[in-house]
Amino acid sequence: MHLRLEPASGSPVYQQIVDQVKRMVAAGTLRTGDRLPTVRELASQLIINPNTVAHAYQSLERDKIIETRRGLGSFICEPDSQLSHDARIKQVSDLIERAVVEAHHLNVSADEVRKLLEGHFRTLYPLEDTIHE
Amino acid sequence: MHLRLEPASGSPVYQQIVDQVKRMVAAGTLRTGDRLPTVRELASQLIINPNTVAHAYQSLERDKIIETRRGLGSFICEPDSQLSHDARIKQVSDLIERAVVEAHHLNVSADEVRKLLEGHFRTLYPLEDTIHE
Amino acid sequence: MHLRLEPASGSPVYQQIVDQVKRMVAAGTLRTGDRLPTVRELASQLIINPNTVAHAYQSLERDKIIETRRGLGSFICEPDSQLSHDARIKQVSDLIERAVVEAHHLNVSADEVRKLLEGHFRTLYPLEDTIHE
Amino acid sequence: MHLRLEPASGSPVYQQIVDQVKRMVAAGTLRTGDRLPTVRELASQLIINPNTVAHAYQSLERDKIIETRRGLGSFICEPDSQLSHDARIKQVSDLIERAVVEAHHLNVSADEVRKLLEGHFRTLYPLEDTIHE
DNA sequence: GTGGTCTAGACCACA
DNA sequence: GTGGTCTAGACCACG
Repeated sequence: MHLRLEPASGSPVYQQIVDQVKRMVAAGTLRTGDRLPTVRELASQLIINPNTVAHAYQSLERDKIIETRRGLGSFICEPDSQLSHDARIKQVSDLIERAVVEAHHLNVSADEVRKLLEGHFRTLYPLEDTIHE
Repeated sequence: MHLRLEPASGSPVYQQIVDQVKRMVAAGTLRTGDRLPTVRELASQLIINPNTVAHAYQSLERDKIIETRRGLGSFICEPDSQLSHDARIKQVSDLIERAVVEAHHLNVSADEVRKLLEGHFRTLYPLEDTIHE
Repeated sequence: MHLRLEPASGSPVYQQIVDQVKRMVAAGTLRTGDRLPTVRELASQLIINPNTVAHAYQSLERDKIIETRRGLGSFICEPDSQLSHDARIKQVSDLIERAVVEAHHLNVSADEVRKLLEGHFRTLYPLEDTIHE
Repeated sequence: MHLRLEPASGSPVYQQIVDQVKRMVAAGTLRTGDRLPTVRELASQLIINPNTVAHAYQSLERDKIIETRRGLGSFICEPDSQLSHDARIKQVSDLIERAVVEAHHLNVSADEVRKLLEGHFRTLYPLEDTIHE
């Protein structure tokens, strides 16, 4: 597994790890049952404090993305969204709203936003036919 | 002007103020020239420290959402982003990406995301003919 | 890193810190990757409140002069202005205009101003052949 | 006399008045002996508080730009720079340095700065032959 | 009466 | 140990 940290990104290192793992799961690069590097492995690979990796893994475990088995390591687990449909929609909706509000203030047109959205869909689902309409 | 703080949200109070003001400006609830409550007014209304409100207002001023005139108060100003086109697109793109990844992870389909996007557009630009579809 | 405050200058302490750091970066005294003193270090060195230093550092971070990593400290970062070309030119132009008007008023000739300008260029870019003349 | 305030400029109103009067004196629009509008006239013209105009006039008087004669009004006075040559040069030099440092950070080239300088000279001395070699 | 600056000191998130 | 957030309260600049 290969992760890349961007120290300049402003977001905390542990969060970057969480996000990238989520993205890899979303993209299919990581699948159910895959084993993550150990805390120490990843820490030495990224040259960061093991506590930081541990923090990231705990966060992923709370979100039911991975499960940790003592003495074996951490593994991607079954997708299991315990949140209600409404709660999940709301979470995404809030993120979309934020993007739309920011686009408005930055004078980015609705069509440009749509293009960005489709672009990111294509990145996530490169094989699917996502042609819209 | 009415703001609501969610102490449980985890995001800093000053950020909540910033986000809500931005949303109101984008939605047209606040328009160019409108005066915000004074720092002290809003602070006593929300029962928070005036410095926290001041922090939020200064952040809004940096983003050219409001302009502040000593002795007079703070006012919504003309939209004018001095950022380059690329920088503006990137900022929106990052937010969209985050939403798309989260949507995938929460098992929210691309079409549902598109619907959410169009919904938020309609809220912001209710009169325009969005053509899309 | 050594900074000197001038209490009599009239300009806010945090602004003096910002200006001096910017000057050191421009002059090459501070380079990309260099670490600034911690907020608390600089505060105790200058005998001012840590919040004041934090204010200065946050201002420098907004201007992309430094980047700050929680738990690690603040570092000079790659120059990268996201402002549009016009906005950048205007900002410099305003400062030049102010200097020119003040020069006229203080009866400092155009040629003297040109010499001052070239002098400051030489300080910043001592190795380059400025061609000019 | 015609002044224009820019509420968005960030600089205090009284300072804008001071700067514009200085600029007009520098440009020759206002000459020794010319009478300024009364405090009340200018205040009602700019729709601002008379105290603000009075503050600006007091500042101009401190700098020996104008002199106020009870019952008669305020008049542009003889240029009389009491500051030493060095002090005057230093004042201009500081402003130029600030512009140069800012230009560096905004990635504005030395030649662009020179062009801006000559441009402002031309605005101030439109009739003189300021062609620089 | 506006907002701006600064101090003092508490508590939290992050590494 | 870093920096970030928030509170409390003083004093100043501005209108």
